[in-house]
Amino acid sequence: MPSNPIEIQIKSLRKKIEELNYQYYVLDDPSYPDSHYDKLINELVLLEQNNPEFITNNSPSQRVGGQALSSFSRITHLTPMLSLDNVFDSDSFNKFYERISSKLGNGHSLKFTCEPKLDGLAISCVYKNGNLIHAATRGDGRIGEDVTHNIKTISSIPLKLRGDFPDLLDVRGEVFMPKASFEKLNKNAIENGDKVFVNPRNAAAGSLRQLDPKITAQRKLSVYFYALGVAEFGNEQAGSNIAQEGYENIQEKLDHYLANSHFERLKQIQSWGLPICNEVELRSDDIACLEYFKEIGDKREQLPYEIDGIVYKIDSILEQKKLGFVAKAPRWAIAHKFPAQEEITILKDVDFQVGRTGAITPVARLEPVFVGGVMVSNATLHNKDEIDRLDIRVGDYIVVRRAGDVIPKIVNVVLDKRNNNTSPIIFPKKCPICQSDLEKETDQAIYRCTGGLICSAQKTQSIIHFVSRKAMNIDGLGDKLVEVLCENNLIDNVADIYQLSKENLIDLERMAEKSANNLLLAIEKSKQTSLAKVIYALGIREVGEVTAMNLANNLLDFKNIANSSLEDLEKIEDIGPIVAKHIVAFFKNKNNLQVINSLIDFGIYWPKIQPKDESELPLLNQTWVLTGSLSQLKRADAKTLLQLLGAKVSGSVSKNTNCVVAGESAGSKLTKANDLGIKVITEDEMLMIIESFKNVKPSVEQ
DNA sequence: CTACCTCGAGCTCA
DNA sequence: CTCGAGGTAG
Repeated sequence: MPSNPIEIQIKSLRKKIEELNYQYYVLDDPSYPDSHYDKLINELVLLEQNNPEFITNNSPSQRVGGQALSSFSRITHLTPMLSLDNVFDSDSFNKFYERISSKLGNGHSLKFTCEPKLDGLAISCVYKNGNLIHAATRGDGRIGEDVTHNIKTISSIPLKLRGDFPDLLDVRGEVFMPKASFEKLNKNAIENGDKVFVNPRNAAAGSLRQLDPKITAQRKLSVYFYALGVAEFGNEQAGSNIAQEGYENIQEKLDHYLANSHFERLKQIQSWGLPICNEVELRSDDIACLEYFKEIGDKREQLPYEIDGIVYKIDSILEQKKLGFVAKAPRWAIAHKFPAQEEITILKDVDFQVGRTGAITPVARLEPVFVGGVMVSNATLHNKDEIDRLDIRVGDYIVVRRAGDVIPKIVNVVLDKRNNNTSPIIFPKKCPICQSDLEKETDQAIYRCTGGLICSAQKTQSIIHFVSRKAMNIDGLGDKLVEVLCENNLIDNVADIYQLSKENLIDLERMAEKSANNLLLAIEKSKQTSLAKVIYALGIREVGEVTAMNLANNLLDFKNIANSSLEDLEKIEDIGPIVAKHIVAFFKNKNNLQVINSLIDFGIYWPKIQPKDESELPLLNQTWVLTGSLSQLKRADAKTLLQLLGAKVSGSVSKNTNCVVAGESAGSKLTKANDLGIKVITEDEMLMIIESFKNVKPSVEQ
């Protein structure tokens, strides 16, 4: 116990503040006015300022925002953050229900936890021994951004857990800005002439991406937690990571620490001091779920936060485990989205864009319209067939929908409103840029410009592709600059980039000494690259990142690729007759060969790829067996990865088996492996092994 | 497809 | 202050 009276006072203040937070945010019971809370916080901040030796990093005083960061760092999630499958109508939900109910096949109706789907951003918070250690955004699901400094300013996020919490906890939730905070924020912004946010979601996202947490602290964000990532009690895992044990064992542990019910687990999460949405309910079957959807839909406007649908999750954790995962989403949950928002606007014009491959894409220019939380002014019309299907004319009133929250779609024309001022969309007969003829392959919808590189649009686009991040990765050379360089005839093909001089650049707008130097440096840096990137950068039709990688790894050498016959190419994974034809044609083209030669003359180089020898196959002569359902990889992918390391992947366990990888609900193979005393590892462990060998692969740099 | 944040650098005007 | 580039999110 602390003996210093000031320390005692500080600790008691913290305790009082935490208690108030808990009452307010978790129990939803504001027993004291805000002013009381503010008074306590001010008192604490003052005391800590005068006695800095007692400051801790989970003191509630941290909520006003500490030091600004200089950059975001990355955090690997303890277990991946998955996404959810969507349905947009009850029919699709019914199909989902039938699918899983037949899969579980136990005859009784399935219980679901129903939760409003908050429109914010997903975060993961990690607590060790009850203290908030860090918080991260979703990122790509595996690695997210460290936003701990901003998360700490959210008053509803406990810095310390209470109750019977796990020693290690990774809890997932949604950060959002309540409607009221959003309105207040924008009202202030208007008064101060600051910029206003277009919707609460973007305001929340923008606030979390702030380097200076003091700004975040002023934006009243909130959070509801909805899932457990990892929970460890003592040394034993009781979270969702259990893999290598039979059901009985899992059940035993669950009984001990965590409920076998998602709904009950949410209550447990709540009992640890983490706020849960109070609209969450347990429903007994599919019909009750749809009733819930209706009920929440009816009071959607009245809710203090924005939601975009309902999430149904199978309540039984054991049933969840039986169902497992598809790709990046669980099979046992689904998001039922509210109908996509639609608005009527006017089609002002249609532009025809020419892409890198000559594809002509009609782009609708719309009278800007606010739909689904953003201003939409452009939408793709895809191709001629789509224009015909919609029977759309310039000047028409059209319905724009933003479904799945991303790409706007022109749904139909409001024919009733069509007037005499409309004019038909004339699909061009010639390329709008270079006037070359267009061609269309039978049974394909896309028209293409036949101009090739004499078409300035194709030329520019192919250069933009060449310099892009996944290709040659020339930093600082963006779309706009490429266009300017092309317009000024400073470059005509991708090789010309490498003979740009400072004198060339410096006359351009917004391009002075410093920028020119930086660009030349970046160009120089890009010369060192890899074979796969060069192949990708060339922009051969149908050859994307993956195919380029396959070509590089299989044929090992540029000359091999350039001289391959159709037959050679078709032997490679994922390359069929069409792709092979494109590759052969590309390397037959004199012009292309000339550009490639120039590139090499200008000093583009890449490390030779060594054919794999035995020393690079750490699992050579080993036999591995996969069993149970894997959650992160498809079975076939796991097999390929192991084979790449030299292992033989067999279907059954025998005394010759070296290692068994057991996924969720592994069965007899696992039992047999245990009987024979064969090494058994989890999916995560396998991934770690694969990852570790990746790193020791002999380096082929320089 | 849009919105947002951050950064470096150029431009502009005092 | 403004712009473009780069990155993130849904």
